[in-house]
Amino acid sequence: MLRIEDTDEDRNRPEWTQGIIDALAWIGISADDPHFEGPYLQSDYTQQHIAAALQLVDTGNAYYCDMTAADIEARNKAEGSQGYAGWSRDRDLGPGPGRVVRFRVPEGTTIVRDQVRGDVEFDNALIEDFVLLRGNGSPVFLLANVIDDVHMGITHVLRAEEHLSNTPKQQMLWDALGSPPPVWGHLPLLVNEQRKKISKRRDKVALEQYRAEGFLADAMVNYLMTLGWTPKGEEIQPWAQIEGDFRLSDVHLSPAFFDLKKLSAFNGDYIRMLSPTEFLEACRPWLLAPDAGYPIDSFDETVFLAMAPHIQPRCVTLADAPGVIDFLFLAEPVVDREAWTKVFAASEAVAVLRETKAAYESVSDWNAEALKSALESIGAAHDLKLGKAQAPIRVAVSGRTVGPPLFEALEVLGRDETLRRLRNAEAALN
RNA sequence: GCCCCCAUCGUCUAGUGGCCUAGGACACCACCCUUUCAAGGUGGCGGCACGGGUUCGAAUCCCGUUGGGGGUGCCA
Repeated sequence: MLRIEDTDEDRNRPEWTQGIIDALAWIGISADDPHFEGPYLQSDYTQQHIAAALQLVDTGNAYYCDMTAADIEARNKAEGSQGYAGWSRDRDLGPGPGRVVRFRVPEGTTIVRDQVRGDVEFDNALIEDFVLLRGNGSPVFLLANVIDDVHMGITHVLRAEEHLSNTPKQQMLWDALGSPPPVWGHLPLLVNEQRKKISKRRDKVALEQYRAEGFLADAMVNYLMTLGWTPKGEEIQPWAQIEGDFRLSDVHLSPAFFDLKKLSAFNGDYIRMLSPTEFLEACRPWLLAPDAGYPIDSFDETVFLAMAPHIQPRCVTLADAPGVIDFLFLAEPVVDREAWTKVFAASEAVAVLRETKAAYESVSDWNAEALKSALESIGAAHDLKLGKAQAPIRVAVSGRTVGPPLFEALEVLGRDETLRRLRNAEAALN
């Protein structure tokens, strides 16, 4: 049973809950999965939590206490102590307004048997009688967490290391409730560049955000798996392989830094592995976005598909795709003035442009190979290598000095449009 | 303060006493390829936190120190 639990103060906001469901669906965990309990809303369970606390009072494992934070502070000051030393343990207080229910921490030691980190021993004397029910009667997270686990028959609790210190408290609760504790596994924390655990406030942690930026779910999942666990063999490997090889006991003990650069490298690899059709489908939201860089209705799937193998190696994220081929869908290329000036400052550039236009007007087969050899001979006549000779044409047609392979792009652009742009460029130069 | 966890290149890591002159990946640099930019190929840079033990032998075991992190709420 997988229970997604985030007890953030925003948890009862429906749109937030939906956000979690969407994000999980993205990485392959469906809300329809029988093992998925869905985002947990504490309010639905509160009565059970309170009942459990009361039961603990009945069995002598918990007691009422009327001391406020100020009372505790005053007493500590007077006695030179700190924390709460079980002062109300034997006062036999009953329920009353403002009274909390505290757990009676037993003597001895608590050993947490952790599948990742081994046995961790805690001295119960160092754990104070913690609150179960607040003065207003509401249950605290720790209690709610345990009670839900008990009721749901949870057998394995896998969570971040930040919870390890509170695990003895939870285990004592399981014991007091007469239920065998679950198998624990505390996973290493994910940290930011400051080596602090990543938090919603400071860091980018929402899966939805990475999806929105054009990361592939497979890349995300694969990368995440390499933090805290090492795949056998290559780092990049399919989920089925990872799933089969994964052992909880192989999980690392040290925190790992979430490196966007490495995620990007994974993403680029995954993008290159896509077939043209898969790539098109994955990119579609960005290709048809209002800010794609060209009028949406001029987008042409056939052109994109033909260019896909040349676009893929130039993308780190799916969001990069429109920018690579936008000039093919624009009525007029957006000219980078600096590039234009620089390229046409070269002595033979204008002549190459003029001659190429002429040659392209009469080229018999409009295909990349023919276009290339035509320009190659023109370049040779001017003692220019292809790398130099193609520059004026590229700038004239795409407006930029960089981009996908030129002749393949001209092939899909077509003779008429290519010549039109070459003529425009020529005119602009005069 | 007290408790708990952790410690190999900048980062993610391999490594469980000899195979380690410490291997890989990302990043970075160089070169190659090349129709620009990418991608790809080759090479380079770069690390066992420190101090004591144990041992014929230690990145690996033990102790300590230092450093980092987490917890310690009538937060979740």
